[in-house]
Amino acid sequence: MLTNSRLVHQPHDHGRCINAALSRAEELCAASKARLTPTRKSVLQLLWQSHQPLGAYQLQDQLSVLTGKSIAPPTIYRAIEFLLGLGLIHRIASLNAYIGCPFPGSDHSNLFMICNQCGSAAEVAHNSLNELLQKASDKANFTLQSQALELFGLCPNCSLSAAQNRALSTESPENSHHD
Amino acid sequence: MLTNSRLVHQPHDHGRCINAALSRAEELCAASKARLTPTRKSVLQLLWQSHQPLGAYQLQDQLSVLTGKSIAPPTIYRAIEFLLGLGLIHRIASLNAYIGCPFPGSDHSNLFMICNQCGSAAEVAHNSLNELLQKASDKANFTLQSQALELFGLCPNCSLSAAQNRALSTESPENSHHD
DNA sequence: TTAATTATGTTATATTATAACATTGCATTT
DNA sequence: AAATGCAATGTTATAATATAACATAATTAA
Repeated sequence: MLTNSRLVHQPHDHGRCINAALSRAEELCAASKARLTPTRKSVLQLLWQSHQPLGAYQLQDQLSVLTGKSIAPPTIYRAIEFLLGLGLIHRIASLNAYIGCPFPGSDHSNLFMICNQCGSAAEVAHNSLNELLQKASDKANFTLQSQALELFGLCPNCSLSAAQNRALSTESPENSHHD
Repeated sequence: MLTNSRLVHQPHDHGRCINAALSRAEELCAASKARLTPTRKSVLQLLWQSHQPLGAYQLQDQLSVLTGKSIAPPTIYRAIEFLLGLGLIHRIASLNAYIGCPFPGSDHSNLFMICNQCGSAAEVAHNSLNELLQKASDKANFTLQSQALELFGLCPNCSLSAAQNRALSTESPENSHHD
C-alpha cells in the first residue's frame, strides 16, 4: 500500500518534497516531450507548497502575487489541464480543488484521505482496493476506465486532537459543553 | 453486494421504480417527521425519471415545465439539500449531478459505476469494499467519516456495443476508420 | 526566415451554488 | 377562529468554478 500519508501528517523537510516533485515533473515532461513552461512549473510548485488541495482561484491569486502580474482564469485552467494530463496533479472532485500527485507515472488508485478539520489530503495507492474494484466491475459487466475515490474524515493529527479533547471533557464533565 | 445495476441496465417497468422510490420516501419522511412537500416530491420524481444523474439546472428547467411556473435555483437547491439529508438522493461530485438512491435508509458505500457513454449511473453497496476502506483508514490512523466513490467506464450495454463495433471493424478492415 | 505549432493573453460568458431577506402557508395554542 | 411561531418557499442578487472564442507571442521545424 503505497502512501504519502506519513509525509503529509508528520513534520518533514517540505522543501525536499517540492524539489522531488519538480524533478519528477521535469523527467516526465522530458520523457513525453512536453514543455514544463514557467507558468506550469509555478502552478505545480504552488500545489506542492502544502499538502492541502488548492482551488483554481486560490492558484490564480497566488500566481498573481508570485509573478506580480494579474493572471486570468484560463491561464490557470490551462496549466491545470496540462498537469492533469501528465498525471502530475489530481483533481479532487468533491472539493473542486487540485493537489500534487506524489507518485506520478505509476499506475495507481487515486484514493484520497481528506481531513475535514485541517484540509490535508493524503494519497494512497492500494493494490487490493484496485483489484476489488476491478472484480466488482467485472461482476457488473462494467468496463472500468477511471475512478475518483475520496474518503473524508480526520487525519491522524486531527484524530489525536479530537481524542484528547474528548478525554479532557470526560475528566471534568462540567466543562463538557459545546459552544 | 447490493446493487441496482441490473435494474439500471436492463429493460424494466420503470414506473414501478419510481413508485417504489416515492413510497420509500413517504415512509422515511413519516418516520423522521419530515415533510415531503410537492416541490421536494417533484424533484425526487424527476431524479427517478431516469437512471441518469441530473444537474441542478436541469432539474430547474424540468420543474419549471412541470409546474408551469418559473423556478429559481434556491428552490431546487433546497429540495436537493432536504433529499440529500434524508439519504433519498446522492450527489455525484465528479458530475455536479444528483441521482435517486435505490436503497435509502440502509448503511451503504456510495459506490457508483458511471457510464462515460450513456451517462447512466448504477449504485453498488459493497460490504467487503467498505471493510477494506475501513481497514486502510485504520492503518493510516485516519478516522473515516464519509466517502465518495465514483467509477467511470462503460456500462454493460455500452460495453457490449463497443465490443460489437470492434468486432465489425475487424471483420472488414476497410471500414475501420474513425470519423 | 518563414511557416507551423504550441503556449499565453484577453474578454466575455457559461455553469454551479449560495446569501440575504421577504412572503406564504401550515400547525399549534388559546 | 385569531394569534402565534415555525417551516417552507419566493425573490433578488451575487459568489465560486469553469470554459469559449479569438488575438498575440513564443518556440520549434522546415
